[in-house]
Amino acid sequence: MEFPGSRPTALRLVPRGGLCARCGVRTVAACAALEDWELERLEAITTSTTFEDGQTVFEQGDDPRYIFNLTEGAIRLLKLLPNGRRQVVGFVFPGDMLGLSSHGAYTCSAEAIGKVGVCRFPRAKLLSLLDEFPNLKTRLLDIAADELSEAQEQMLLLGRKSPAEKLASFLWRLHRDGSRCGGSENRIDLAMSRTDIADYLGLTIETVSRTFTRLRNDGVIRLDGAAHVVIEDEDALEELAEAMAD
Amino acid sequence: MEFPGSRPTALRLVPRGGLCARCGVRTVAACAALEDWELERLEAITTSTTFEDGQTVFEQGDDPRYIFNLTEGAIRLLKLLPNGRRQVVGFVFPGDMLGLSSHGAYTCSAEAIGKVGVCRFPRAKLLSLLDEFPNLKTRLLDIAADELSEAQEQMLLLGRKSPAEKLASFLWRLHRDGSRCGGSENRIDLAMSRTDIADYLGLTIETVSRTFTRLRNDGVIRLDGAAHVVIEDEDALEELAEAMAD
DNA sequence: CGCTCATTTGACGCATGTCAACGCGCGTGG
DNA sequence: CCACGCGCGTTGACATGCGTCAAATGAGCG
Repeated sequence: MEFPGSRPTALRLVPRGGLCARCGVRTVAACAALEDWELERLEAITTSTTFEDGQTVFEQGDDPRYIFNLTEGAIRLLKLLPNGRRQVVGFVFPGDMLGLSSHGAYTCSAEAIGKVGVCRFPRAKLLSLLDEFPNLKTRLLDIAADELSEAQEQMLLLGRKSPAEKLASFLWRLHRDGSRCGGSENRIDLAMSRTDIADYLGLTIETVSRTFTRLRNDGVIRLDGAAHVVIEDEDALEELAEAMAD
Repeated sequence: MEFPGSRPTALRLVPRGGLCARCGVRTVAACAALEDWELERLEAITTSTTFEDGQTVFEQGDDPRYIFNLTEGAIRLLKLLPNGRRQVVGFVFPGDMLGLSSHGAYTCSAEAIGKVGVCRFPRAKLLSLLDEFPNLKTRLLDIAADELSEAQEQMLLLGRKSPAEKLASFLWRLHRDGSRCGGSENRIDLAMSRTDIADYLGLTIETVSRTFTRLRNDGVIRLDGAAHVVIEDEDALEELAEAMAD
């Protein structure tokens, strides 16, 4: 798969006619379910915005005024606990929706990882568009079901996997999702820090670091700087990660 | 809240006119979004079934032919790993939907806890009803968003909470959801075994047991047999459970 | 070229898992 | 009705893997 628009060289998302039609994530995002004329209606309520590294897109508990679609960069979704304890509940990549909340409040916070570009839809307006475009509502239901499935997979990871299995699963998923998450072929470009990975996998950064080293020593991966992973033994990585039920 | 129909004394769900209208979970389930005439259409594709303790309602990976609505009893949703490792990804109580899967396969298995009664809808037929009843589709979207929010909360629990906080959070949620999950006032009736609780919280049964004992010794709860918990110090339980972000 | 911060590595302790024995409630059968 | 046995839950002793604290290394950037 190729997502030309998700690279830095993509057309800038400026607010003018054709915005959506020329959007790089057009074919993967929720809007893929829309006809051209529907897209124009959506475009009318869309604002494109950017965020700098570390900036907050929205905060847990806030009134969910907007729903977003990530067009460029990466975002971490997280929840906080006292003691500075953090749990990253997901990473968002180009084409993914975020901000689909339930009861009048964002259920987690969203922070930019590096420079980020998003499409922003006023929640109320998007929801009323849903009544006009049943396809879009169906698409959102599909997306929600997918995210639920991923969430269950993550619960299995957090509750029952060893650190090595956790890290292998994480890398395997990034590899599987391919270039959208950075990297190509057997190369994975990690947008997030060791701290983010640790808080995603329910580990400490030290354990994450040691586990990277262990996978390297076992010949499963190679590290080309901390942010670039090359998969050396795809079968071994899959076995560690996918350890499926008997 | 009262759910008279969810008690064993409820009207039997036999396939005859009025089935849904007289259903005990009518007001909480997804069908709450439906008009009477819509309900009749739904009823036409509904089959009511029962399962005995431990029976499998559906298995992870199976073709998701049916979507279910639990009317009576409780169900555990789980995923398996080699070594007999298990992760319970959720408990289902009367009024909840299950089997809303994504890509052509159930994402987890569902097993009856005790005797269980369900409404069963052929997936394809229910999905086509969705196109006729936009309200129902919206309701399912809301349900999916709620479940996603709960899933994120559970990731926080699994990744970053101590055993005492995990158990307190679990009890607090059951308490909050009230009689639907068993129990009343400050009494919680646990439908599930220590093994199920352990596999839900990412702990061993020994740690769960010791943590129950510790909460009892600290005067937070009282145990009336293993399956009945009485909350003695509601504030203490909430503080342990809700430990919200600063 | 040197500073700063992220990452890695090392030493150590403790919380939780593991292994094992015990108790108790419940169902069954005499 | 009582005795027995089985399975679940509890408690105890011990081990170990991961977290904690601390220092070293190295990459990125001015």
